[in-house]
Amino acid sequence: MPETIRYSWGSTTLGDILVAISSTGIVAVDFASDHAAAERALRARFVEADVREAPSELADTIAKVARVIVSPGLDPKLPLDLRGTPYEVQVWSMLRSIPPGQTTNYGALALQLGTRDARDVTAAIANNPIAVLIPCHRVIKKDGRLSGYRWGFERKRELLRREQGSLLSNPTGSDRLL
DNA sequence: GAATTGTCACCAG
DNA sequence: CTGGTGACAATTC
Repeated sequence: MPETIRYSWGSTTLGDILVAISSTGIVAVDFASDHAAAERALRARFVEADVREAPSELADTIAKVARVIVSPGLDPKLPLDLRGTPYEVQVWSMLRSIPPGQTTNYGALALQLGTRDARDVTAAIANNPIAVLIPCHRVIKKDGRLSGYRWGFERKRELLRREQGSLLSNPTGSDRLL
């Protein structure tokens, strides 16, 4: 019996988001301007599953996700259904423990994981299917500059600006982000 | 600044 | 199993 994946759309100041859940929790949060393409990607990821749109059931979840994006910092404690290699799951869990407004770098995460290669971390983060709730935007390069971002530089910069701005942490006054 | 290499989980063949 | 690949980092021109 195929499992059921339900999804729906919401809009934020950073663009439209697609949220998809399984019976366990959230499996995907995606920024996308092209709804049709995003839905195709979702179905491609869960070919075995019954993927259907369910706006009313997801309204509450989407509202919470949108709130995290608009006012970063609060942890909505939404249930996540992490799907990936054990390594990826480990990385994602670590990301979720990063406090808002704080940034870390790939090397430090790698060290905690016991590997020495920062690229393992980047690979895992790049595979992160759940935008914002897994704060991959809080991971930047070791020299303090932004690294790439799956959902676009602009969004990453904006997310960081909101978090750091709301925490009033601008020690040097220099704009090190970019 | 740019080029070079370390290093390792993952994926395609 | 083998070879290629990285949202990186440290070193070396």
